[in-house]
Formats: sequence, structure tokens, C-alpha cells
Amino acid sequence: MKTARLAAKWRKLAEGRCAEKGARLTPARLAAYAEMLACGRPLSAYELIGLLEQRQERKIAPLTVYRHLDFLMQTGLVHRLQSTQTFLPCDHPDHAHESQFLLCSSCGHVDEVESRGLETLLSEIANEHGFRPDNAVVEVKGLCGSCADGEQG
Amino acid sequence: MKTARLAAKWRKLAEGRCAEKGARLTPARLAAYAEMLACGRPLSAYELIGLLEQRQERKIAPLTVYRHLDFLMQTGLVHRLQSTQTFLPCDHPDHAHESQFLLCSSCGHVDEVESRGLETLLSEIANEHGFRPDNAVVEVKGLCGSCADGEQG
DNA sequence: TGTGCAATGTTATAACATAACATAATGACG
DNA sequence: CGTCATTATGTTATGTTATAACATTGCACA
Repeated sequence: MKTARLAAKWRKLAEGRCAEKGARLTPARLAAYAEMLACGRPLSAYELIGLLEQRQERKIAPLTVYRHLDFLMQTGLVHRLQSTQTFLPCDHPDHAHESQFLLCSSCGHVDEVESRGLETLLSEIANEHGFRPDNAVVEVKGLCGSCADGEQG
Repeated sequence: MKTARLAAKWRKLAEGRCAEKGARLTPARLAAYAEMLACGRPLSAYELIGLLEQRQERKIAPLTVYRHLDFLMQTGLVHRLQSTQTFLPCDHPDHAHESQFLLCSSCGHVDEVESRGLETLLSEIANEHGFRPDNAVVEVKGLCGSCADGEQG
């Protein structure tokens, strides 16, 4: 299978994450992951299908790609952005973590950040409401540094 | 048009919000809003269509309801939950605000909370990353009080 | 070498959302 | 009151995102 080039470092990390869980990083799954890394921006499932079809010169069913995405999310290699229905490779696949995202409305760039302080505060807020939190979606929309600068001079 | 019963208090608030903006709270828009309030849980657009069709005994096109939802969101009477693609009437329609949500995975109940502290922290985090925030999606999944209690005894 | 489970393939369809264009209702204003 | 501009709604079609149901393949391990 023709796949996008994937830096050895990322491949090692991905294999590590899968090994931890006894999960199999098959060629098809790796191909999807590599394509996402190569792209450098969030992709919709169908955009990803398009890219993989071009790369591999064959038809790929949506379900196939959704299964690969599910797998990659379970292993923590990929995140899903709820507010845009897109998928993004994790920026820190070396460890399990919750993430928060800064989405630029202008250029589409997404920054993945980890703030323990925020997670703590969210827990506190939940507790105040008698709520037992499991996981939190935090997606901030706005302008990234470059776009904000460009806007005014 | 047959619409769900809507407490006078909510109607006043809704009319107030619309008046502020010079927006017209038409019968169809009010009907959609009333149905959502009557339901008491988040609804998908298509669930809402179903309820309105039952109530009014006629077909309603998806676009119609999406337009009403857009209107209600712009006037701040309704929120959209990004992580479930559903819509929920605002719990505090008396003032403009950002909200955060606590979604119970078990019973589906959603609590809308407002934490200025959280909003401040989010701004700080954004600033640290040279990001100019506009608005934030915050949706915490977990178990509400009742469901958490029920789970263990 | 079979047998059980995980992964993939195939076809179809469900669920969510918008485009493009026509018609009707409303409000502003002479 | 009429008419004109604007806003809202109706209608049909289509685009986009995601999953169901079931068959087949491939791999691991007894």
C-alpha cells in the first residue's frame, strides 16, 4: 500500500501507543494516520477518504475510514474536533492526556494545549453541581497570533 | 398554528430578547422554541421537526426548522451542543452570556452553567499562546448527581 | 490445521445540514 | 391606502457526515 511518508519518530510513538494496548497498527490504519500527519490541518472524514483514494488509487468506503479513525482515537493518536466535525493527529502522542484546542477561524490552524489548571477548574465546577465528570470538550475559537497580527497592521 | 404551551414568563423573556434586537418572534419561531422548552432535554433538529409535525399535523421541511434554530441561537434563546449535535433552550435567557454545559451520559440531562472564572482562565490560556479568543465551546460529559448516586447504591 | 477473534470489504441507508429559487407576509413611508 | 423593500417562509433538491448489516479475509495460537 502506498502511504504518505511518516517520520520515524512519529511511527515509533504510534507503534508504542498501540503496543501498550495490544492494538494492531495495521498498514491501513497507519496509512490513515500518516495522511493526517502529512496534511497538517484538521480533516473531515471525507476529505481523508479523498486523500487516501488519491494516494492509493482505489475506492475506499466511508465506513473503512471511520473505523480507522475510531481506532486511532481510542489509541489516543487522533482527536476529533466536535465543533467542526474534523479529525486531527494528536500533538503529544507520547502520553495519554486530555486536550484543549485553539481553533483559528481565519487560517484554520489548530493549537492543541494541555492545561492541568483548566482541568482542575472544570472538575471543581462539575463537583459544585453534583456532577461527576468523565471528559471535557474544550474548543476555543478565535484568531491565532499570525492572523490577529495581520488583521490590524 | 397549534403550539406547545409556553409559560408567560418565558414568552416575555423571549419577546424581550427579540425586541432588543429588532428581531421578529414569529409564530413559527415561537412554536419551535415552545416545543423545545416543553421537551426539557436537548433535541436534534430532526427530532424537533418530528415533534412540530405531530403538533401541527403537517409536513415541515428541515430547512425551515434549521432557519428557526439559527434565529433562536442568534437571539440567544437557544444553544447548540456541539458534541451531540443537538439544541437546547437557554436556561438564562434574561441576559447575554457564554455558557458551559454538563452532559449526563446516562440520563441525557444537561446542566447549563456560567463560570466567569472559567472564562477568565480560558482567556489567559489563549493569551499565553498568542491567541485572540472569540468564543469557547465547553461541554463536560459525565454523570449527573442522580445517576452517579444510583450507580453505586 | 482448524478455530476463534480481529480486521476489512461491500452495499445500503440513516442522520445532519444547506443551496437555489419562488412566494408570501410585514413594515416603512409617501 | 398603495407600493416598495425587506424579512420570513415554502419547495425541491442535494450535499455532508456517520452507521447498520452482513460477508469475507487474515492472523494468532492451541
